[in-house]
Amino acid sequence: MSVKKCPRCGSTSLARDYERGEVVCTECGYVVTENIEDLGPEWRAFDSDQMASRARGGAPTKYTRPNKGLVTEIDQYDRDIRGARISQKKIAQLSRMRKWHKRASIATSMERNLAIALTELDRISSYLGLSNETKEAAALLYRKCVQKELGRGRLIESLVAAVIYAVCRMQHIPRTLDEIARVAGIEKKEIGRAYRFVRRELKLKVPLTDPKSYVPKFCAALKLSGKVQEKAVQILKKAMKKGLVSGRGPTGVAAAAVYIAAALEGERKTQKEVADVANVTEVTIRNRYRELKKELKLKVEL
DNA sequence: AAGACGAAAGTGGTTGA
DNA sequence: TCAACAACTTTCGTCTT
Repeated sequence: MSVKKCPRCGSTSLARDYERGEVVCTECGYVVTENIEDLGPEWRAFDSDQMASRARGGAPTKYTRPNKGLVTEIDQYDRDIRGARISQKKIAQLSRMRKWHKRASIATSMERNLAIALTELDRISSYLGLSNETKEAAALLYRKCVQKELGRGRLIESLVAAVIYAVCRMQHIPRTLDEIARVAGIEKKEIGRAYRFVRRELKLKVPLTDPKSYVPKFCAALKLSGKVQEKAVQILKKAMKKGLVSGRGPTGVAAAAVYIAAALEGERKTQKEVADVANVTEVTIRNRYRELKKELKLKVEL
């Protein structure tokens, strides 16, 4: 797939322009290949630890805003440069030109927007270890947003992040706003705002985050057995029936359940260990743990 | 010495007037 | 837009293993 020589002038000095996805001959300017394929990482990761240790790459490419705020427009005073009236024929022509000029600009700026957005989406998805399926769903949702002209006056990146967050929640993929904010390089607050906006405008029905979906993630991070995992889910099911889940942070509830389950199965972890992987404090775990213990009458021997 | 526990004060976000 | 509010965090002192 890689081209060594320029097919037009035969020169071997080819330069890659990653920002535009082109390989260009520096002698004659011939574009040798367009759309360099992103082959993805050349390594494979078999679990999230490896993912974390092998993933690399510099700072995200920051694209400037499309068209840098410069737009051309054909004014609507049907006069010539001296201010004299012009013929009906010319007026009609100008009107058509205006129309098409506008359409063409919109079309290309949308394309550019999408190109940037999809690149960003790709980057964030791979950092979050999302499946292709999830990524596709996010891309589709993003297109809908663009069609509805959401995201005006908003950073493309925030909209992308918001869309990813929404899709993760809809597919029960445990990713917190914090995680996404970190890899996207956007403030949590900003993403949250964009997310709520998108959800409202598109009337998305996003289920409440189920603490159960965090259990496998936490157990894996703590290297706990499947038994613990089952137990934790079991605890959470009971907890939900007792209404101990609503209003509380799902990660905190899940963390407490995992903590209890581990203790019950004799694979005890300290509160701190669990707290760290769940990104909550020990205090929160204790509070949830206390509630769970009381309401479910669990006896946890220490 | 380390972990567990809980009280009290502080913080950021949501909600309802 | 502002104030009340709940959840969560930080900090710190005490108890248990």
